[in-house]
Amino acid sequence: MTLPHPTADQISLPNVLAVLGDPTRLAIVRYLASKEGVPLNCSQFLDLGSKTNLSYHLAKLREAGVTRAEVVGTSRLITLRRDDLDRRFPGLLDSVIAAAVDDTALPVVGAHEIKIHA
Amino acid sequence: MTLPHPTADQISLPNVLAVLGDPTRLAIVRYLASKEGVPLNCSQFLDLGSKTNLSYHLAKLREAGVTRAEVVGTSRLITLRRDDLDRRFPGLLDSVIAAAVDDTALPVVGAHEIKIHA
DNA sequence: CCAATTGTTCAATAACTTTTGAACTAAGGA
DNA sequence: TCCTTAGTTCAAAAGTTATTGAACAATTGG
Repeated sequence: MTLPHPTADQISLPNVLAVLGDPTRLAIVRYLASKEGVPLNCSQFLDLGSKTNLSYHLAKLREAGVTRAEVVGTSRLITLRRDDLDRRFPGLLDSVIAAAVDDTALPVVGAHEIKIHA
Repeated sequence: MTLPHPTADQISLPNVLAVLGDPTRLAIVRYLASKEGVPLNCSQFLDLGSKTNLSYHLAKLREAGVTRAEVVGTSRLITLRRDDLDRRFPGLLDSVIAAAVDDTALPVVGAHEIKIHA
């Protein structure tokens, strides 16, 4: 079982921008970028919305070619398609992520974590 | 008479991305970038849609902080807000424009121009 | 096998966006 | 002043996107 992904050359600029132009999805991408290398599953994003709603937003990101989802057991391991995005749109992902990191208006993944402070 | 523009710090990343995530508006931005320095008025974009429709798209771009419109007589002189965008989101506009330049699927301003070829 | 976990699909609804045409305003030139 | 040019506003229609809950499917652990 694999999920449908566009090929690198099917990734469309307006579509990528439109898909990133949503606070929930931008928060997902920002979190993926902050954990780059670590594949995350959908439940890690539950702070951002209901299970159903995340399924919807994660499908949008995948169908636009922003993320890759690998099926492993009952989980989907989600990663950024940095390689393909950098090839198609050099510098775009980095500048979006850098701007998103500074965006205090975006929802936060892990907002309920226990903070340990010195 | 002046038109409402957001201040630089009111420009929102998701909103800018959403507004750029439309082929007509991306074509407008691409054309503005290709003529940077030269202020253009709305009628120069009539290839991309009806007068009313352009008024709508140009208002979206202005309200998102992507463009600036200066009222001069009955015209609005439209320019990219490159200074503010570069300050708020370094590298973003350049990477979007570079990608848009390569995007053959976008509509073209001046598609009906007479081409002189050697 | 049974139950729990992980995530999808479906249909409904609500909310927004795009596009259109007709009517309008405001400035500039004859 | 009257006409033209440049662009806006408004309301309607069409289309799209986001959110929800209930039902479903597939895998894993006991």
